[in-house]
Amino acid sequence: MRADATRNREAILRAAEDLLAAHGAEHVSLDRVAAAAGVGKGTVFRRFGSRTGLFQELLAERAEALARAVGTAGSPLGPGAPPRARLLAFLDELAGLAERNLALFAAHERACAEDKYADPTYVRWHGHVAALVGEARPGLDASFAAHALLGLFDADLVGHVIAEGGVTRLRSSVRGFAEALLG
Amino acid sequence: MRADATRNREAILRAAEDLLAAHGAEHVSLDRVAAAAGVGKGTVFRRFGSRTGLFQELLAERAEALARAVGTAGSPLGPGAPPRARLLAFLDELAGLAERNLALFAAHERACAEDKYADPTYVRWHGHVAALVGEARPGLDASFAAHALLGLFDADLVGHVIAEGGVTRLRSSVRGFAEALLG
DNA sequence: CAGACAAGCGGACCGTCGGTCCGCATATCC
DNA sequence: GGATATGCGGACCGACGGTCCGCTTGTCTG
Repeated sequence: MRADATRNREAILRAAEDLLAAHGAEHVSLDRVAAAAGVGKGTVFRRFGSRTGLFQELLAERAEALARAVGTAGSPLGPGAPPRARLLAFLDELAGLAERNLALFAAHERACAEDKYADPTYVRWHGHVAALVGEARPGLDASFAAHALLGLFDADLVGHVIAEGGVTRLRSSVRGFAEALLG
Repeated sequence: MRADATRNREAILRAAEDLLAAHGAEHVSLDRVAAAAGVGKGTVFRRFGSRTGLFQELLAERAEALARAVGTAGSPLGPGAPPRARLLAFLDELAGLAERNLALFAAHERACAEDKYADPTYVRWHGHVAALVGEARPGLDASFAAHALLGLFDADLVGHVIAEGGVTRLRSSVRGFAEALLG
């Protein structure tokens, strides 16, 4: 990749972030992103393929730290921890991530509406959660339960809960729900 | 309302149904609906206000029988039945409804993406489920849990589960999930 | 440093969509 | 049968995601 291409790529990602933060997820069109990045529209599409691709990449970037934490032993998130605690810790992290990136979650959701199960980040999360559910609560349809648990971070729901009680409420509601489910 | 207006209204609803059944939820634009109904586009908007309104109305129509069943005593769905059984029965009905109207659920979801909590049918379902959860499992955030349980009928998830194991799998996964949650 | 070539760029352009508007038609009522 | 409001249709609009192609510019070679 040419140096200017790398620079533009970064500029586009940062512009998308800024627009998401400034206006809602609804008002971030690719024309706007391109303009804000000081770049032609074609460049956005060449780099990211589509609106979907852009937001997938952005989410992947924001989810990277979590993915690393999940992979490294030592924390309650990492391998070695008991499945139930590991799952609860993961969901708690996800709650934080969703709160900090609410607009991005919303935009990502909209963009991936067709075939959300094709999103790499979602797939990774789902695999992780399903595996832990399978260990922590055998007998359940683990894949189904994992989709349901990830559904807790639907942007509308998160926004609604946060509007009423902030992240604290979200975290405790999620935890309460998961604990009830896991028995 | 004038007689022709009533007729057109019905024609539009039926045309929307047919198109949903024939092509996926994705390919049902209001132009198409209008054309299929043998009606001008303006008429669709005068009757239903917006795409959202049309699909809300269609869903309300399909959900009417369920609403009636919930309101009348005698069945496991109706008042008087023990909350836990009542909730499980309601979710089971919802699974059937979702399966029979998958395309409609998908279209409705898309159309109500902004502010899904404003949809009258969703609000009614949520109130019902939250009340039952509150009775059957005190201590949970009932409103949150109700949103989560209704999230089980996300069109993508339903479609995914049904593709693998039909309605049977959906029903049993939903039931298993709800039973685990309620303890 | 020069020249050649690929890689990248930008923005005009396209089809589609949800939604609006207004001049015309027609059901309804007296 | 005439008056009136209710309803109708479809041309029109702005915004959007996505494409395309002629021009530019970074990079690599000698």
